[in-house]
Amino acid sequence: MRESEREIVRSLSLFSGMQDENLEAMLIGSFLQRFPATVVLFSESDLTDFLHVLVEGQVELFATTNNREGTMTLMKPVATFVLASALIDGAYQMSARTLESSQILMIPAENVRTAMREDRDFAQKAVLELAACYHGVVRAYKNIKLRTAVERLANYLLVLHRRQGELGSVALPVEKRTLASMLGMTPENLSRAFSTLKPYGVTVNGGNVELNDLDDLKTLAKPSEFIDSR
Amino acid sequence: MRESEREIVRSLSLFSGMQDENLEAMLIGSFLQRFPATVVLFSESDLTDFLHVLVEGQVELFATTNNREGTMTLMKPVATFVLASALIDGAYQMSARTLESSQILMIPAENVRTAMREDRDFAQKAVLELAACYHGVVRAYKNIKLRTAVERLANYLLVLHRRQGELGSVALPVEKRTLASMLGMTPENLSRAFSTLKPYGVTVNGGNVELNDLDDLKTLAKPSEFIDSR
DNA sequence: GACTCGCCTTGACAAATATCAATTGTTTAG
DNA sequence: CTAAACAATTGATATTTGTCAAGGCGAGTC
Repeated sequence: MRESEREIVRSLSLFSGMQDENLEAMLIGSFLQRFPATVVLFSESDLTDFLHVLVEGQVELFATTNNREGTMTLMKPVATFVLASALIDGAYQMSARTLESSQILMIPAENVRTAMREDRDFAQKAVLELAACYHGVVRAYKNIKLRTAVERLANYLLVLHRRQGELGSVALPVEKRTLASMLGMTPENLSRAFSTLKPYGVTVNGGNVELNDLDDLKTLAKPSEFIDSR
Repeated sequence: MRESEREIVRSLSLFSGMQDENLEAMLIGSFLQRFPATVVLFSESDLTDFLHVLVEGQVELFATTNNREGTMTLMKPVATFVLASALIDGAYQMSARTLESSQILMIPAENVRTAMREDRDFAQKAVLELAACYHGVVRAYKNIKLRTAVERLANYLLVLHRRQGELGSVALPVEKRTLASMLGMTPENLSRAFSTLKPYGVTVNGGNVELNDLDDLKTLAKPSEFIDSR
């Protein structure tokens, strides 16, 4: 493990307060690996061997039942994923695949559980991280339960717009079919949802979407502090 | 705070390993309160004052946007709720109401955060509890995202059947309209979903539901270990 | 017992969403 | 550069789900 990788780990609030020796112990047996695009990293039924840290690239967490598939969330660097599963010592509960070539740091789950027992500060941070993740899924759950497909798209665009610096247009970070899956609809329906938003100033051009009437779009979207992430 | 209440708290795995003095400190300012049915305990935008322990009765956690409402989960005694919010020190993120007359132990959130800092074992337990809650919402999210209304009902009945001891029939624990909201559909649709299940051996009689052909029902429901709770 | 009030059910209809098929556009491999 | 493979769009249609309105049923009250 190189110094640069250690720094990446340190930069995450989850690990920021750890004792040096505990961090070192946790990183024994960890390794940084590069995966090509479209590789399945693990399936929901697999036992959780590793806590994952996405260092570079993009990863999709998804779930499958009865040959239907749905995106749970999209990961952007730098972030950890499957912390809950690593701590509980059971199945992953979600599957993961790379969307593009990605670098992932894999930390043995056993080490993470030990660190949680040994390092007070890490346990604290894990609590906060998990609580935040929990609220994240709660938001996603509300989103799909209380909104129509068009509303979900409208709010997604508004969140993206804020995150990308309020430039009047947004760049979709993934292919439209992945976006559709994340928003809980079919690709065909996403196309139609975009058409529905045209009268609200939304112009699509490949992966670039112009938002020409934010107020109007907000009237339709009715964004909520308690669903849409800041 | 009476001895019996202290015992109830002790019986929860979340608090089971706490140092006596930390537990005592946490319970200072806590109180057990009885609420009648249909009382709203808090709204999603309220700041989290208390960690709640449902001691007796039944509580619904729900969310609202744009005058649509949806049940997030139903609580049965004895269980804690809004732990994540209490630890994060922000808004509740969900609203809560009693479904029947209920007894609730309210522990100041500030005390819980202090306990997490002071008590190693409690921090550990909080991690495990939060990880379990997280997976709980993930399951709910998969359920609504990957299944139709009829499938959700069928699987719900199967879970209930197992929980109630495999008696060949189940007793619905809540009114049908609440059940409908929890399953993410309208009451009218729930009625129709029950009708749809009739050919699969499902007979409804008020709050009592007979399951006369479990295998057939399972064929339709396609239960999944990673969605339906044990 | 008759009444009222909710809850539940049912039917008719409307809206939302999915599916299937065909077409266009875009990327990629040779 | 071209052909193949894949992504996105569009139209037609089917399924799922929601809405509105009416009626039935049951628990509690007078």
